[in-house]
Amino acid sequence: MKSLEGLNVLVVDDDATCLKIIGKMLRSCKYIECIDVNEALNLLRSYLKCFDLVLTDITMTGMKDFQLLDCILQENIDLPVVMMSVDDKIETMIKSIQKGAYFYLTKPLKMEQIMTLWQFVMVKNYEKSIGKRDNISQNSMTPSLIDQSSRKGKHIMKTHGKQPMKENKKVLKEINPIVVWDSYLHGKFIEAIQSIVPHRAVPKNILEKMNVPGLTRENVASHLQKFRLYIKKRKEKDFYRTLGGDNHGFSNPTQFVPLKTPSQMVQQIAPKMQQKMLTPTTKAINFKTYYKSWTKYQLMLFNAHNNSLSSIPSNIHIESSQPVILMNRNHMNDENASEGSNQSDIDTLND
DNA sequence: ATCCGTATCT
DNA sequence: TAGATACGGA
Repeated sequence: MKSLEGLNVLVVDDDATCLKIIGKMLRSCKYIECIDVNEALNLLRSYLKCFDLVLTDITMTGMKDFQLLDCILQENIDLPVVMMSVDDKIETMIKSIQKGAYFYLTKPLKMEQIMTLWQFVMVKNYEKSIGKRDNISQNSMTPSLIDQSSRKGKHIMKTHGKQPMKENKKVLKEINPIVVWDSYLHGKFIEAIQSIVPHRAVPKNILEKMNVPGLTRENVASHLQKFRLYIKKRKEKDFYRTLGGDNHGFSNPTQFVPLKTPSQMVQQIAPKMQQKMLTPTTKAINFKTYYKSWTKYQLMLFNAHNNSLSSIPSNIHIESSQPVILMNRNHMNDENASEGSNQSDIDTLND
């Protein structure tokens, strides 16, 4: 994250004019404006991955001061929060920082202030990687140091490819930094994958395309593994086709903003689904398939109730003329599914 | 020797 | 959970 460009900022303010102004200032960002605290929270809960930073006013009509910040911290939403307010009292600023905000800006915001925002994303990412590393070394404090050396007699600590390094003392264990895949890095990752012919989308090639200084093939491989897992899960969950453009669930969340509450969606979807489940073509399919699809359906309802909209984004459209069971058979039959799975996963990216 | 995919670890 | 690491095998 070297500049403002590509930064995903959620701006929350109950003043529409303010939002507009800030939005203009943020024009080189992928920013989302938001007037309502609860809506902001829902966005964060469902699409945390889509944001790098939250910029919010302290006071919102009908809300307690700092309410959004409090909620974000309470729910462990791992994003840097920058507060803003017309209030320029030093106590208010201190209170913000003490509560856990990363910075405090007094309104009206100036462009140069906006231009500093990217730094807080870096700070957050740095903290994340440090935090993780600390946990690890804490857990493996004294005893496991011995454990590790006697662990398997194989490679003790192979150093990774590059890294010229001076090698002052041999005992100095080289600890590789944790890479945090923020939306910027993930964006480059996606971009790379899409620019490569699917069957060549392997760690080495992706790494090369990304061209990020310090990033290793192992980093990419690890992320790729998680990403494929994510795609697979989503494919199973979707089970219906999404009509909108494929955004991998990571890009601009505006196209996901719910038009209906989850319960409304369920009410809308459920009758259609029930109808499908009882339709003659459905009955013709063997019981095993029918049963599997029924359990999926139950699961879907459950998720819709419990996970807010995360399992059924509003842009997923159920085509009423489309036989639901038929669509599912492809990925429900485990028997013939185990062929070139990674290939087909990648393929879905280009849909 | 390189590197991919999967499993496992933290 | 996310990212790192281990390792078998192509």
